[in-house]
Amino acid sequence: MKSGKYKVIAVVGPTAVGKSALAVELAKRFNGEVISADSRQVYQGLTIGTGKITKREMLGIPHHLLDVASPRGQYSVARYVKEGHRTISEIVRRKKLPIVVGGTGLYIDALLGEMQFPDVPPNPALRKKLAKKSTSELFSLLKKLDLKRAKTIDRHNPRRLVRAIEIARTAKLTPVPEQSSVRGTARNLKRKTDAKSHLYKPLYIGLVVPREKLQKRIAKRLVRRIKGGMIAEVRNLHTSSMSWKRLDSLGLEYRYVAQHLRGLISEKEMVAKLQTEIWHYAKRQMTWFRRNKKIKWFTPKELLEIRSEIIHFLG
RNA sequence: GGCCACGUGGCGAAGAUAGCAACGCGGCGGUCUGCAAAACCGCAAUGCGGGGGUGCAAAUCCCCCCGUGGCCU
Repeated sequence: MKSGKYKVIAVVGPTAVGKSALAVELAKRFNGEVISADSRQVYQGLTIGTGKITKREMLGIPHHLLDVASPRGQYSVARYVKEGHRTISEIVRRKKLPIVVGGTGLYIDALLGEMQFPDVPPNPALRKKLAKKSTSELFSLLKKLDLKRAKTIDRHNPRRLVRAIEIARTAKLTPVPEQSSVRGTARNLKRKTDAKSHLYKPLYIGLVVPREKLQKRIAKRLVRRIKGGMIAEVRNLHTSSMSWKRLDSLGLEYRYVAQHLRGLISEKEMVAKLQTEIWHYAKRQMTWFRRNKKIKWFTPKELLEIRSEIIHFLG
């Protein structure tokens, strides 16, 4: 098959809705393999805190892109896309159905061609230097380098500013022909996106449950994780040379359990904080997914509807 | 019973010398060009315990009442 519009199922939705279980279910039914799309589950050793699916729960279905990186290094969307493409083509070669499942909307969109990034790798030295600057300093620096980008960027967000400067600087250093210019205007990006999106033909299945219910699920899951040894997991990570700073940057359970271990908050405060933070996270996820109009939404109970949607999709 | 302190949006908490009621949390919405469980932005808020008084003007000053906390007999 030359151009190959590989059919791919994507299961999306907020944390704790039951995506993993559904994915396994669908994989069994449709002869599929699962590709995780989770920016934290890619790391080895982040297991209980990330709610990584267990061997048992996999029910024999192969799962990919879990535990593929050391938590001491920094993973990235770019790397995810690369590994994701490779994984999908392997699955297709095995005549199986690729099922992408996860809550990291950015990873999913990037992998399935909804968005595309300029080919500028991170520059740690530059980032370290820029980290010392204030937000407004970063913004005026960007204005000098790339006025166009400066006009659309969120000028308060240091992380974005640093990356934009990184891109603009590289573009300056290695001038490229206008067409393939890396300082992507919205138009440039759009064009690339269109080209990429022909790689796959995705069917987006979105999972939702009512607010209250999701909050309850989050609370219950949190208790389960604590009983399951989450605190010890974080303690061990720190003892085996993961800095508090690094744990903090991983967010949620790793951030707040670490704060508890450092004695900054009590266990009670930790649980309360996590509950609201995880809820906030779930809301952010929904905000992200809402933008993708291709997603067809279901509740976890509507398994039959989901199946027939897929049957129809697979033709 | 007496004395003192306090009573500001759902919660916490600023508001010397009276002049459009900060801020934090929570709530809701949103952004997204290689850290995305991250980083960032916006919105709303039946709110100055109640009643009088003095001021052009009172959350801010005076009086009374109610409530809460503390101390005293």
